[in-house]
Amino acid sequence: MALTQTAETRYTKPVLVAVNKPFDDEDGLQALRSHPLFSELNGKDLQHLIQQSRRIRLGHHQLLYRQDMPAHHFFFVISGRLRLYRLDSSGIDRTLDSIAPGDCFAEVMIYADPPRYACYAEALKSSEVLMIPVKAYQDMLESNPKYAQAALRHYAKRAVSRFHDLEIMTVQNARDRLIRYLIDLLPNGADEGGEVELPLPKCLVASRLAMQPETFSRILADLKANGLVRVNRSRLFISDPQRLIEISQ
Amino acid sequence: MALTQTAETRYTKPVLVAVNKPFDDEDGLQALRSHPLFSELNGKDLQHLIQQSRRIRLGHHQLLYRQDMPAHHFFFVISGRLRLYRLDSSGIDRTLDSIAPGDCFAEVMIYADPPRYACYAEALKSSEVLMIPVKAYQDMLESNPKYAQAALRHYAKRAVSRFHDLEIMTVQNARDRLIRYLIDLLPNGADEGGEVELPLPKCLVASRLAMQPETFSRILADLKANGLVRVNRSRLFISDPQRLIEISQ
DNA sequence: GGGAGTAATTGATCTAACTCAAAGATTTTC
DNA sequence: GAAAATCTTTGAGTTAGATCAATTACTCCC
Repeated sequence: MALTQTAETRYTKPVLVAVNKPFDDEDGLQALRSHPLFSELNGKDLQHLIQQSRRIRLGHHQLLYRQDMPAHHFFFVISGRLRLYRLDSSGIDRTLDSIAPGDCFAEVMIYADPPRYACYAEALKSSEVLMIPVKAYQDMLESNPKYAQAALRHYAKRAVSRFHDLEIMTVQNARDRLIRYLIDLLPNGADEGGEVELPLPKCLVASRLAMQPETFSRILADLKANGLVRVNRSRLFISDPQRLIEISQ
Repeated sequence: MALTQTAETRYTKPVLVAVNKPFDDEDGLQALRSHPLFSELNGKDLQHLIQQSRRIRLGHHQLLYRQDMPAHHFFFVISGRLRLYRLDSSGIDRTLDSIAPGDCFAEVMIYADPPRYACYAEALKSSEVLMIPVKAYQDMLESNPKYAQAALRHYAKRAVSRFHDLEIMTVQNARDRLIRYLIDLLPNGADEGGEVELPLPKCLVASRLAMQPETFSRILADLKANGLVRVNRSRLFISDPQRLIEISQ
């Protein structure tokens, strides 16, 4: 019960408060334009959508929305980092995803019925997001078949990636779950090894992988001791991914 | 390694062999028409799509496709039941989903790039599926914006439901995972209790929930002993879902 | 309907991972 | 930049769930 209270009372700031700063910096716009959900939009439509959207600034640990709240908006991350999580009846906080700049989230709610957020979303550090009205995007999709095609591709990809997440979680032992998670973080084709940055604090990666922080720490210490990873804060160097995969039987 | 061999050698029958029986029975057509991916199609387009599709009959335990095979088709279940699973490097077989008549599967591969099946699909009993060419469906989507809208709704829903599956798997203890799984199987709004049919043999439900069959059996026996469920083969009667949720802290 | 194969249950052990606790390290805040 | 808060690590003890083993119950064939 302790954690429920924490989560429900810690965030006394009102949620969903916009800053009155237009979204017009070239970097941000460029990032938005390169997202599959927006890349096909013509200049006019994109402009129109942005006008109907609001820019939100979030402080460290600030809540953006709550699970079960009506979902009238979806979001694009301009800067910072967020995480999605759920609270179960006993108040245990379960991390489901982390979201980086350039990503969208809650966009699947566009077609949910009734549209309610399936989880909590909070900023992991100070962040800025673009809050896009579901209705506005939906209307635009209907106006142009090409837009719908792009959205389809995006949604299909999202479904595949969730399927893959599920696959990791059907792995029974904690070490192998962690190893698969790390392998997935490695850039594509980095068979010769590479560096990985944990997208969440270690204790939240643990929660994402359905294990305790202590277990996470011990497994990582063990991998380190066996020369399989080198650890520097939240940066991990994986010299031989193939060997890592092999030991995860 | 044992299980890999089993899975790879057990199915000596060639995969993806069609029966030359047209898909024209009224029941089957009706089921297809009521699926969101096809309900918007006009008679002519639906007919055209069916003509390009093939009807496949699968025997008990017969493999439909293998993980990593090029995905040129997706499938609609006419009768029977199938399951999706993956094999990891040590040959452990991990069940990811079960599919009932009226459902589609591998439909997310329509937009995957490259299009490869993400898992194995096998019949759990003798089944019939409609094998639909990805290309044919894709072409049709492009021809009519209304179709794309329907597909979008479907894909978004699928993504939400995978997200929810993932949520169950972040629950750390086996009993609570099983309880949540059962609650999800209950028809919507059956707060007063109801009957649930396990969509998979118990040993495969166990695999889906990342636990051993023995653990599954013991947990169920325990719930039974506490009067929380009554078990009759693969049918479970849940008299008080609320109480079940409460004990799953 | 009887036999082969598979699935489910139950018991006995063993171990991976959880829990509790306490000390360091890191990060955030004022 | 010091204090507060949070995160991480490590140790010791406990337990949930895995593993091994053996019996019983189904299911699907011929």
